[in-house]
Amino acid sequence: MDNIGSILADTSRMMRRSFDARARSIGVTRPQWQVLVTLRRFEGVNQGGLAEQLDVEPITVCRMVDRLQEAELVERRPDATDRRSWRLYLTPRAHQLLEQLRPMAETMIEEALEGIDPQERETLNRLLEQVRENLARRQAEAVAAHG
Amino acid sequence: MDNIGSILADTSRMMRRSFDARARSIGVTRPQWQVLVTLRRFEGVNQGGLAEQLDVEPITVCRMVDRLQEAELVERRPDATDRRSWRLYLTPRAHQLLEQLRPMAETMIEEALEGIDPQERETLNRLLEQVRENLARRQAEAVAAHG
DNA sequence: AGACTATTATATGCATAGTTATATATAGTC
DNA sequence: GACTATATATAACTATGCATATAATAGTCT
Repeated sequence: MDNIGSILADTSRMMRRSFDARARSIGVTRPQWQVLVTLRRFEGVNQGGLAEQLDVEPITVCRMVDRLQEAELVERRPDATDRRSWRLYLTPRAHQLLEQLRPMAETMIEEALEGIDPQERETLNRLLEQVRENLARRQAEAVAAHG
Repeated sequence: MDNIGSILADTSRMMRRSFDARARSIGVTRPQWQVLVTLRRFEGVNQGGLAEQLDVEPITVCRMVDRLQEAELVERRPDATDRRSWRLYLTPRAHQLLEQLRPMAETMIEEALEGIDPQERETLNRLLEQVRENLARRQAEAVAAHG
């Protein structure tokens, strides 16, 4: 009945909801969690670089970091060679928090994929990647044309 | 490399982006578009019912309708039997707008699924539905337990 | 080299969209 | 008629965007 666009949107929204609830139980929001996870991989990155990794606008990261700094989860340190730029670091408290969140994410994804065997998971992965690439290509073309 | 959760989130976000751009070119936002499409199916529904259809909180619909009413796309009419309730209707202008948006959605989805044959589309559909049902079941259990 | 210009990194302002918590008015029930 | 439930709305918050400002850096041209 529903088309793939609707089902994809539904499924994704429900997965976000599930993450939302789990993150909140630990005391952060899901987007904050996402920032912390990404920052763990790229500690020392500046706000623009983090924005690119997260695929949001720099201004969004700017204000996320405002709040995370306030919550003592992220630290802004001056860049030694560029006085415009901040270098971002996790606090010890953030590392501790991420340790609590990690098993939650794994459990949630396992629950979401219940009843889907490894081969089907591979297929799902491949098809979603194909869709993602199609959209990325179209977006790149649109930007090249008049962006 | 990426897990299914990330790819699903990525793909869904890119699809939202694509809808965002197309909707904006017509003069509405994607969430507003979603409201109008849903309202076309359920004209006369009240705000709570619309919220349930959209899977958002009633307060979110309340303020969406504020703006859509301001834009003369949605009309609030009093309910003859319940003075707390509003019944929601599309204006002629909204119907006209939806006619413009319909082919955009079809084109976008077709572009997103380029290179995926009908059988694979069926598979993708089925697997996403399975994930959705898994998440829905877990959510229902959580609500039953302490919601 | 110095001055002007362009680019880059961050931030402010204003808007939409979503949440939780709570208030208000109306309906329904015992 | 008092109590409870329901429909909508207000308040305060997070997250996101666009447009724009500010400050610092990089590039260019005489």
